Amino acid sequence: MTGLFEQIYAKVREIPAGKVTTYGEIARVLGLKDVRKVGYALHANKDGATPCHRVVNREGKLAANFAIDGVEEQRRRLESEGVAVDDDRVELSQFGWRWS
DNA sequence: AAAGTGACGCATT
DNA sequence: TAATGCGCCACTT
Repeated sequence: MTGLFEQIYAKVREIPAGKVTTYGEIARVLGLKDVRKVGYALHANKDGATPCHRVVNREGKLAANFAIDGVEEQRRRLESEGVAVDDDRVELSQFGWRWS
């Protein structure tokens, strides 16, 4: 298990509870030019080892094909951490997390 | 080894 | 805000 996926997982694990980040942010921090690989990586990660529910797209919208148990499960996990989810979206200006 | 696949982002309409 | 189209590249088969 060595590769880009692991790098992505490592970053996702750095996200603190109650915060969310975007695919683009992760791609940017890793120096990637293609954000799709980030989503691709998380899709492959059905394992609960990574808090993938804290990753949303640029609009703060939840992934339609969340691998664990769909968007409802993702929304549930976020709300349980204190993140307000409205119409499958989160307010990035308030809950968004970013690396420097 | 070549082709297929895809939790997205951005510009444009 | 939503809908379309294109770019871009690691991973799987």
